[in-house]
Amino acid sequence: MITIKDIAKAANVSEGTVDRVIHNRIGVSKKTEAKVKKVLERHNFKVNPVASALALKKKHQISVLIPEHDDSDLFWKSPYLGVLKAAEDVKNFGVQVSSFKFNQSDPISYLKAFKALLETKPTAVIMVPNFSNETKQIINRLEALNIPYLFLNIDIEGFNNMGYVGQDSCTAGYIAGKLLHFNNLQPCEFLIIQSSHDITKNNAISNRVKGFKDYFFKNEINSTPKTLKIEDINNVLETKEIINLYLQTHPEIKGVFVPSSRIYKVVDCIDNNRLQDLKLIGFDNTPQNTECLLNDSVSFLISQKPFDQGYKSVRLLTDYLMQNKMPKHKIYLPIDILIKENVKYNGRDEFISDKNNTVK
Amino acid sequence: MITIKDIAKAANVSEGTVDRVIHNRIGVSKKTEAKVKKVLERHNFKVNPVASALALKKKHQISVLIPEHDDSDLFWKSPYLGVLKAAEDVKNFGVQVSSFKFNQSDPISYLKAFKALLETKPTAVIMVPNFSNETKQIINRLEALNIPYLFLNIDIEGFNNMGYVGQDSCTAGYIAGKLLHFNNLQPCEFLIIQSSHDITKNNAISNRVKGFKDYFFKNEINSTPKTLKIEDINNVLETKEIINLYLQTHPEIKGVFVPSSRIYKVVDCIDNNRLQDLKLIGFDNTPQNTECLLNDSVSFLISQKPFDQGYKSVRLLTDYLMQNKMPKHKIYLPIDILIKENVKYNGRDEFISDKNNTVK
DNA sequence: CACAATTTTGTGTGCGCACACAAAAAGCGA
DNA sequence: TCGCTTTTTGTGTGCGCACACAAAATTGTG
Repeated sequence: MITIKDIAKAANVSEGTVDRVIHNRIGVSKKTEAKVKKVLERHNFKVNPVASALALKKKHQISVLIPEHDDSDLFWKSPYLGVLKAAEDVKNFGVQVSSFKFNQSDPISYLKAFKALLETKPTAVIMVPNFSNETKQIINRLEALNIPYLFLNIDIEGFNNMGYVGQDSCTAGYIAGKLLHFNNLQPCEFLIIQSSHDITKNNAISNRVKGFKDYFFKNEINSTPKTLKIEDINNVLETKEIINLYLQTHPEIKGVFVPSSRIYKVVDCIDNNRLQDLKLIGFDNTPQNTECLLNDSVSFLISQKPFDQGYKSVRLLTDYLMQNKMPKHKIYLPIDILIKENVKYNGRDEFISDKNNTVK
Repeated sequence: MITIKDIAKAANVSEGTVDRVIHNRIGVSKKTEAKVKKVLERHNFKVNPVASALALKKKHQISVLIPEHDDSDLFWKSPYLGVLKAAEDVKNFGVQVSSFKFNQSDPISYLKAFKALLETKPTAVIMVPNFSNETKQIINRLEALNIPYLFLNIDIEGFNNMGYVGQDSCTAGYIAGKLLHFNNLQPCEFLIIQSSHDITKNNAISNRVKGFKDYFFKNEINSTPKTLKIEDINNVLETKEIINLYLQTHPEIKGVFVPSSRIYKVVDCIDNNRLQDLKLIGFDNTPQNTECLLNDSVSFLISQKPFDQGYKSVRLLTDYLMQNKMPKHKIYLPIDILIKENVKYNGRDEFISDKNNTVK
C-alpha cells in the first residue's frame, strides 16, 4: 500500500504538495507538478478512499425524488429499499441520502416533494421524472442551481441529466413477445391489455408495447397483437366485463401481455376456465405478481430489478461525488426473465450480503 | 453520527473502556460493562467501519482456490474476475485476497495449489471443491489449522464449510426442461448430451440432469429425455459422428439439453440442417456460448452468475472477518435465463459500477 | 538593492477508531 | 496499616488523508 507520504518522499516534496497535485489545487509550480505527477504515475498511486472519507469533513447530500408506494402498488417499494440500503453503505463515506416521495397521479405532490427536497441543499439529485411539464420546471430549477441530476427508472430525452439507471423498455417488450410466442408453430393471436391511465404518462410502458409489436413485425409472424384499453383498472366489475367479453368473442387469443406491473389485477378479472388456456406475461415481481407466477396463472414476469435501480443509482452518484468518473450515461440493468421456479432466487429486496455491523 | 467519544462521555468512562466493552475485551468490571452497554444500546451505537478499517493494522488474508481457465473453457475466468473486483473493493478495509489456480482435470495440481495457498497463512479460505478425495485431505488440513472455509460454485455435503455460494443446480435443470418444453403440445422427445468426463467429477452437472428429468416426470409429460454420452468432447470428428448418427436415427428429438458450459462445442458438431429444427439449451454465457445465442443456434442459456459468485463470496467472508455475522449458510444466486435479446445486459464481468479512484 | 506582495512549499491537526502502555483503584497477606 | 500483586480504568499514538495555517522562495517595484 503506497501512501501520499511515500510519494512525497520519492518526489522530494512535502505531503501537502502531493495533496495539491492529486486534487488539482492551485499553488503548485508547473515544474513540481510535473515531477509529482510522474512519481504518482510511476507508483500507480490511488488515494485510499477509506482514509479520505474519514478525513473529509465536508458532507455530500444526495436527495431522491421517488413515487410513494401503497398496498395496491408495491412496485416503488423496491427502489426505495435499494436507496435505503445504499444510503447505509455510503453513510460512513460522508454521503447523506434523503428520500422524498410523491403521489404518482398527482403533479402537485410531485412539485411539493421537490420543494421539500430542495431544502436539503442537495449536492446531487436522483429523480423519477414522472410528469413531463412539471419535470421541466424542476429541471430548470436544478440547472439554475447547478445541481446535477440522474434519472431513475423513467428515461426521457431532451435534458442534461447526467445519466439514466433503469431498463431498456423496448427490448424488454420485444422479449415478452418472443417468450409468449416461443414454440407456437400454428397461427395464433395475442392481446395487449393496458390501462389508459398508464398510456398518458409513462413512456416506459409505450416502449414496451412498441417492442412487443416489433417482435411480431420483425420476425414476419402472421399475427399482429390486438390492444385492449381499460379506462379504470381499479374498477373491477367493469374491467371484468370488458376483458371477458373480448376474450369470449376472440377465442383465437392465446396469450396476454400486460405492459405494466398490474398483471395481477388482470388475472383477477379473467374467468377461470379461460385463464387456463392463456399464457400471460407481465412486468415486475411485486408480491402480488409473484403469487400469480407461483399459482401458475402467469407464465412469465420480466423484472426490471427495481431494488438494484435504487441501489445502483445511489452508488453511482456517490462514486461521482467522491471524485471518481461517471462510467457511462445509460446504465441498463439486466432484463430478468422470471418464472415460477426461479422467482425465489431473484429476491426483490436484497442485493449483496447484509453488512450488519452490529455490536455483539 | 455518534462516536466512541460521545459514548464515553455519556457513560462517564474513558474511551478505552468503551472500546473494551465494544470488543468484549477482558479487564472491565461487571458494573461498568453493564453501564456502558446500556449507553451503547440507548444510543444505538455502531462502529464506523471506515475509521475502524483505517485504524486496524492487523490484516486479514483470504485465499482462493479456483480452477484455471483457458481459451477452450472460459467459464472460470468470471469467478476469478469477480474475486479480483471484490479484492479491490475490500483492499482498503485491511483484507488481502490471493488466488491460487489449479488444473480442473489434475488432482495433483489441486493439492499443489493448496500447498502454495497455505503459505499465505490465510485467515479464511474460499475453494471450489473439485475432487472429492483430495478435498477431504485439504479440509482435514484446514480444520486442523482452524481455518474457516467457504465452498464456491460446487456444493458438496458432509463438511463443516461455513457456507456455499452458487446456484441451485437441480432447479436450474428443472427450468431448462420447462423452457425447452414450453408451448410444446404435441408429444416430442428431448436429448441430453453430456461428456463422461463431466459426469464423474462434477455433481452440479448431475444435479442439473436430475432436475431436467424431474420436470418431465413431475409434470407427467409423456416423454422421458434420452441421454447421449460423449467420451471425449474435444475429439470433434468422433463427437460429430456420434451426435449426428443419433439425431438422424431419432428424428423425434426436438430439443437438446447440454448440462455443462460446453454447448458451443455441441453446436459445432451438429449438422446445419438438423440444427435448424432443434431447440438447444445450455449453461453459462461464456463468449463462445453467447455467440451461439446471437446467431440463433442456441435458444436459451442459463447463467449461474459466475462473476457474482466470486465477488459475493469474497464480500461475504470479508463481512464475516470484520466481525459481522454470517447471513446464511447457502447463498443461492439467481438462475438467470438468457436469450439473444437480454444477454447483452447480463454482462459477465461487471457487478456494480466501477470505482476507479484514478487521479484526474 | 531593499522591501513588500505574491507565489510556492512545508507543517500541524483532526477525522473515529484500535491498541499499547501508563496510571489508578482494588484486593490481599502479613 | 503497609507493601505488594492483580484488576480496572485512562491516556497517547498512529492509521492515510484533507485542509488550515506557517514558512520559505520568488517576483515585482521604486
